[in-house]
Amino acid sequence: MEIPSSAPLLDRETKASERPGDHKDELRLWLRMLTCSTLIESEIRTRLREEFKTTLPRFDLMAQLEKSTTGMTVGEVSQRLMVSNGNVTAVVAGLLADGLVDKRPAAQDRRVQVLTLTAQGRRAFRAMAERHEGWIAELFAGLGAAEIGQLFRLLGQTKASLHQAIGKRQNGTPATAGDDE
Amino acid sequence: MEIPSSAPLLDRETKASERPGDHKDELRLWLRMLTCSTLIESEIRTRLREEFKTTLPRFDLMAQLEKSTTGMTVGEVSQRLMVSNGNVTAVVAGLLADGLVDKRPAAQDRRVQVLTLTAQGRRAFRAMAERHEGWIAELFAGLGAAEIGQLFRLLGQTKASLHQAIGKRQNGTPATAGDDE
DNA sequence: CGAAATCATTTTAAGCCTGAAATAATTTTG
DNA sequence: CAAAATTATTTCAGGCTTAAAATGATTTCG
Repeated sequence: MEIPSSAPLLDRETKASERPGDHKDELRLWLRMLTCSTLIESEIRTRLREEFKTTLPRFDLMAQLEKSTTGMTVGEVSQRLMVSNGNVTAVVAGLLADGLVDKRPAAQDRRVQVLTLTAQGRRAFRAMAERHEGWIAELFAGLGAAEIGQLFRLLGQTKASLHQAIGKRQNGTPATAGDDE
Repeated sequence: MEIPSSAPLLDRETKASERPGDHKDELRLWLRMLTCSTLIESEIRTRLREEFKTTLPRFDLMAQLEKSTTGMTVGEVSQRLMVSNGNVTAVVAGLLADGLVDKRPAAQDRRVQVLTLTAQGRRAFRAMAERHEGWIAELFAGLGAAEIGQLFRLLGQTKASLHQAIGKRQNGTPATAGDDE
């Protein structure tokens, strides 16, 4: 089984990145990123349930409202959290029932519903947010400050690459709490 | 309201990492990672739906089975995908109905159900997997080979940190396809 | 003005996902 | 050997999520 003389010189012992049409490195990177996200997410879910008897979607939604003094519309929240409008409607329904969120039509435009945290909701969220920040720090404790910075920077490039590839068709930003810009 | 003279000298103009009890950097890192994961995931979901009329959970499950020549049990798949057993049962039900997966009790231990791809399932998966790899490459096209490697390494450290913090209570690895080790 | 287009939200139908309880099979051990 | 413990899976109730259709309100523009 001879290698034809016209074959590229790197049929064996070649770096993956040099194989044309091969994208195994990107795939492995994505799988590893997904593993990390999934591990973090499910750990946070578990702790929110055990310690506060609540869920991540509720926490995320409250986090968005907490950052806004004037309240947010359903559409704004849905863009921020990168979920559908219908989903926001559904999650808000639960928070309304628990008295954590208030919903009322806007004065100027009665199509839009303005969502705000109630006083109770604000209290509840702040207690959770403090613990949440600690949990995240704990999970990343194995990384030094320099590594955290480097990772943050590389993920910034990744985010730019994604927006480039997706073509800005979708917008909206993160979930869970706060922005990352 | 005077600052006591014993106060640390860095009450203002201090790096976040120097503020004791402050973990905003870790939080921002997590939010950025989550943004990236969510963007990739929902783009892949959309394309799987539009191009193959299927869903990510089904694709993920088939990806696991495709890697195993001898088949996998429900429990193995659930560990790999980091989802509950009940979830695997439910997703498998759909794949069974579509003739993509086969399920039969193991000969030696009749508690376990062995899952395998059917010939049709294997064909369908391979077509999807090829496209999938291309999509991922496209999404990461803004990163060079060195950056991909660096990111992969840092996420490896992150993964180790997570396992450390979570205490190996849970195990299991990634989702979507293949391993990242 | 008023019809048409646009926009924000809700509803609907279907599927995913979880933790906990139930079921069924195997292994351990007194 | 048989009761008890363990293990694998399924069932269940409840909540999340989506895309698409429906509803209701506002804006555009003929």
